[in-house]
Amino acid sequence: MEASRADPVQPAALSPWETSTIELFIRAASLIGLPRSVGEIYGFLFCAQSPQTFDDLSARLGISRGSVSQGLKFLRQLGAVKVHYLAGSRKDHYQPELSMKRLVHGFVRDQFTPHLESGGEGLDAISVLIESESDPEVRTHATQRINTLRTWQGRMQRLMPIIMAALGGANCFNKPDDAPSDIV
Amino acid sequence: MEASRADPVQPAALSPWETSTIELFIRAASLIGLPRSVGEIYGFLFCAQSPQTFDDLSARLGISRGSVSQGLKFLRQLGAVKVHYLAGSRKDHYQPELSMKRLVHGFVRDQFTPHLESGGEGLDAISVLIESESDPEVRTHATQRINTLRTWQGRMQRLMPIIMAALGGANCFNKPDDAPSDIV
DNA sequence: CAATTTGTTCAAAAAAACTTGAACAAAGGC
DNA sequence: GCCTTTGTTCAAGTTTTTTTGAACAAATTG
Repeated sequence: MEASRADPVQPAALSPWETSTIELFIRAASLIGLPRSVGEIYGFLFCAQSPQTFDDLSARLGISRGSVSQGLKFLRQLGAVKVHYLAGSRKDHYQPELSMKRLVHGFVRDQFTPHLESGGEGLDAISVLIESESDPEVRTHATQRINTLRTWQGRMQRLMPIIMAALGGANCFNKPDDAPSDIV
Repeated sequence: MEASRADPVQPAALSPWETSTIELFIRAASLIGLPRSVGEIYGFLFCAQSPQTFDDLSARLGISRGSVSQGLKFLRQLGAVKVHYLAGSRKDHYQPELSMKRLVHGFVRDQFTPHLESGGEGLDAISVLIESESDPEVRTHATQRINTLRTWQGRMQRLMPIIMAALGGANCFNKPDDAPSDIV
């Protein structure tokens, strides 16, 4: 009886701190070139006290099921959300990854490393093109420039492990006073 | 005479290695969220053997004067191009910054640090909102989450100097074998 | 096995980002 | 002062990205 009146909709509004936190994640997402919906989804899961379903996400955030599906797909691939299999339920329940190191690692692995590596092949291809320059002065100059790019590429590749180490558990880069918080 | 036929246009095509190198910079630009035109402009200057003018950029790349103006403005702000004042010429001549460290520093300074800092204020604002949550369990949980974000923020801020150090001149992170190339 | 629940896909609509070019300012040269 | 050269600005047009929602597949239930 009640059901026919109040059940169908009204997704229960987000509380102010949740709204602000989600906004923060939306900005962070756009900063690293991810769509708003991805920021919203991760932000909502980050705020939630318990694993949330697909429908929770669509209803409470007010975004389409299509966006939720795509956003979750992306976040799962990155390792930024994990599926929590709950006993008596057919629905999937989603939880946020809270370890910054794992989040960064997934992002770097999926969004940077591939480009860095294909970039190396690109440089080889350009070196070949330079061979067939007629003017030797041009060849010399071009070769210098490509060597610069190779240096840059090598530094980037060496940088990634350093970043991961700096985010890792106890190590020489982390101030030891790691604050009261979730684990991370 | 000749002038009236061949002078006005025909911007002298880019050589194959230049085209490929510029494409590489276009991809790199979009990877870090910058528009194509910015990648083209920096890429062209990177390839050039001598400082280039505003008009060279517009003509050889075939992009509008508006795009060149905006792109150069952005790149100058970042410190990615430098103006080279040439004796007898009213035109500005542009050169690329070739030091990776300076390039990264400018980018981080302009595109990241401001967001990181405003993020800190954002967290303070959220903490205030959490105060006015009625349920104490929710308050506890929310506070934990915000503490997690503070930890993340602190790590990011400590990461930046580490990255700069890793790119710097001689130091414990750089393999010493820095390859024959432009200085960088 | 028909009906329901759960989630994915993808073409079309909407929104955001980028580029263009014409109007405008600034600074020199004549 | 007037004309030219050099570069900037910004509204309008174009392109790219993101979101939507309806059609579809897969799995489960009764």
